[in-house]
Amino acid sequence: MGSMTTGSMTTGSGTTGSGTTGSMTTQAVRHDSMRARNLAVVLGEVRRSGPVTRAALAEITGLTKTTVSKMVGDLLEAGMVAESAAPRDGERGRPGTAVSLSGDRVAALGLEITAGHLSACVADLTLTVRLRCAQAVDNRSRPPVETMAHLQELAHRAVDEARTAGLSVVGSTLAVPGPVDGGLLHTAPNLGWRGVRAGDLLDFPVTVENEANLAALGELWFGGGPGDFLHVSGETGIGAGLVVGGELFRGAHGLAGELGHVVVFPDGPDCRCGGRGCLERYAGQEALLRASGAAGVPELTELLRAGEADALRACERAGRALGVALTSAVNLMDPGTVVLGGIFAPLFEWVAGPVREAMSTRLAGMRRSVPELAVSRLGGDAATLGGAGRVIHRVIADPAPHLPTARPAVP
Amino acid sequence: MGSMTTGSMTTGSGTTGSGTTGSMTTQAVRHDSMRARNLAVVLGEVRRSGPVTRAALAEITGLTKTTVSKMVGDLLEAGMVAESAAPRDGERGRPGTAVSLSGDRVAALGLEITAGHLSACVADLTLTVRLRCAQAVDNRSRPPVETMAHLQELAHRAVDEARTAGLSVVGSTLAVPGPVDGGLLHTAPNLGWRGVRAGDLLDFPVTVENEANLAALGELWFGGGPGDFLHVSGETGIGAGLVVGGELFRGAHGLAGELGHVVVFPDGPDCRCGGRGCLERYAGQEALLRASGAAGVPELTELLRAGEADALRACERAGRALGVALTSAVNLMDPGTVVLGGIFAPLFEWVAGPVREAMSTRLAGMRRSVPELAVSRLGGDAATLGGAGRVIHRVIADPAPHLPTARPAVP
DNA sequence: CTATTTAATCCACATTATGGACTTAATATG
DNA sequence: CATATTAAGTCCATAATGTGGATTAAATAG
Repeated sequence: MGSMTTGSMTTGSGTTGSGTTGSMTTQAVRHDSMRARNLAVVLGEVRRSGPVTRAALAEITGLTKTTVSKMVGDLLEAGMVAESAAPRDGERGRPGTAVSLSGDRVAALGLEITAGHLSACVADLTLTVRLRCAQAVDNRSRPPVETMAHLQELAHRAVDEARTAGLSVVGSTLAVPGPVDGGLLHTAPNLGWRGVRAGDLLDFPVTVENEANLAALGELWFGGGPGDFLHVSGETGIGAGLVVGGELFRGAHGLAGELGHVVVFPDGPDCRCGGRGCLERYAGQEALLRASGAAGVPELTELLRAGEADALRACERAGRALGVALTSAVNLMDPGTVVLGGIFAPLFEWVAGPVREAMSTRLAGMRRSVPELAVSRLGGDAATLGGAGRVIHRVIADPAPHLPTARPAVP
Repeated sequence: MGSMTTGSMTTGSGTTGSGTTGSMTTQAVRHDSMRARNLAVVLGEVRRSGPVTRAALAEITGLTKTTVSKMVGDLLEAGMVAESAAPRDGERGRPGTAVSLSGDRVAALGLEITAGHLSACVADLTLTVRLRCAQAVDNRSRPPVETMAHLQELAHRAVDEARTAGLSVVGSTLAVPGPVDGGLLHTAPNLGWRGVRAGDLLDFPVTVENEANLAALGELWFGGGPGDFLHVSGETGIGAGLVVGGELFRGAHGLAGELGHVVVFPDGPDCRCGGRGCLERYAGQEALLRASGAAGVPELTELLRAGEADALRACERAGRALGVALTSAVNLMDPGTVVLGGIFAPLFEWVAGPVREAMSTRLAGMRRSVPELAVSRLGGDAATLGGAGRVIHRVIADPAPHLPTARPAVP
């Protein structure tokens, strides 16, 4: 049984809660942090510009060739970049050796718990998915400890397998179906969990984050879309993750994006949240299935394809409600694009019309352009991928601690 | 006639549009930027910790006393901090000389255009308002050029006066009643303006920004409230500015916070935005006055105090609608507090009840705590103050360019 | 008056980036 | 084929900045 002690992912509890972007005192800069920052600049540019020569990197970053060379040397040693043949066509002068991100060493683990599944994936530094596994289990019927133990086993297997491929898993993220603040899963109705510190139930460090938020990040990094969008990811509940300028917006307590309880009809039917007429009552999975008479989303799409009137009407109604809620969301958060994921991805064909209709009539007067409406290209893996991607992105944003020469964190 | 050439606020056009927080390539760090950053750290700590000795600064920031001393020396020379008697009570050892922010040199200009007023204010580095002036003018009846010429005159007078007080105005911000993206005022219904680059019509550099956003920042810096809140600032329209972790959230195009067009009743009355049942139709100034029969907000408050049934009903209705819209806003953006400003400040007493009622019944089920509801303590000056504060905050966040030894920006 | 304590400054040193010289490896040209 | 040209990458002396410990300064305690 492999312990997760590869790389800097040491055994131990420690839930790193992704807190608010508080106005923390900007830390003083010393020589080593200057170096760390420039390393990040170089590595970030390598990622952005594909295979680049050291000379080009110097040009782009404004650093000198000397500095860049030293950094690239360190990054090579750390296995984070690799040299490749320089792509050149008949230019004069000494050819440069290009460097690009290497997926051969650093990797990250993404985990997810949903009502019916446990899943894990491992992505390398190039954001290539190296491993994916999922198990169908009914997590509703068992206590958190049991589910987490099961997940831990799955995670260890994934890490072991990654290691046999030469990969070093440097961190992990767990996606859970509910609002998370400071590592605490406040409530997960689908699981029947309440106030669980899921991270503390694992024997390796993990960041716990809301599934909707991670799905949005997955869409950002693996969906190849734009850098500004609102990602709607509904299953039983309806969540949304907002990405602006490549950054996730979490709000004051990390609870932002509760699209499912945006008010659509103030006097509508009661909702489990205590309110009335929330979006979830019109476009949530339960509402959709009940109105259409289908047992699950796959059956619903079948009915839709067959032209079943009830199913079509249900989607039409859900789409209209979603359009109204999204109108409010766009007015408040101003996303560049709206991406429909979760159960709305397979239903896109049938809900997109009413959503677009509602949004364009209601928004056109106030803004130059109504946000585009797009489908998520990622399946149910969006959140798992986002979780792994989050770790990778942190490494790229601050590679220094992962260098072979890194100080052993002695305070 | 004084030209605005004090400090680094040189004559010239150049509208610095406050663009998106794009994923710009993080710039490389050199020795000088390391120094600049540490200067900011020291100055920021001086602001945060009131009068502090150099020794204490070293302790807090983690820099050495040597470094701190050098920095403080430079900041003293620049007139950004001042020495004061060390507050001590019977401790042993050599007493330190405390330094604190000095309001004697650096200042900023805040400007605002509303339908009925032009106003300006000057704040110093300690965020003390040194000057305030406003003129009642009907800006609806004249073209942008004329209004801007008038504003420019007002601004020059303010800067001159500041200079006679020994202040050097280092920047300015203009608040306008409409969405701004990249310096372009897209539309200002209250002024009858459309697609105006207001900054280009002034002979000094200015940043143009939405009134609601600046009002929120004014509340943040001058209202003494928390660092996470949604500030509602309605007049004719209803806008909102979200501050999270001391930072303004602007969305992808800077259009976030259009609370006025959040949908309250999807099938409600038509709105000028093209939609139906927008909040503005229930809680906008026009709707309130029409429903209550008052001619203006002052008269409305009188009627309310007198217990007029129509007026009370109008506020009740507006409050309920506002509560519904804010419920959606809280679900989506997760602010820590909701602050009511604009016309809702004088009406707070009458709208707060229904707003709280709606929010608490609708939100309690999903979150541990419902955001607090508070009144803005700032009057109509919030936006002007926020504008000046914005400039001051930039100076404190990066004081290096304002040092006497600053490089003359030769690229 | 002396010891103690803390603040602020001074000075030698470590770290990091710079800039120009140098080396290397390719193409162009005669 | 030999040589010039061009560009990539490395080397080395230098500059900028922060560090850490020693030193000086200014107060209280006994």
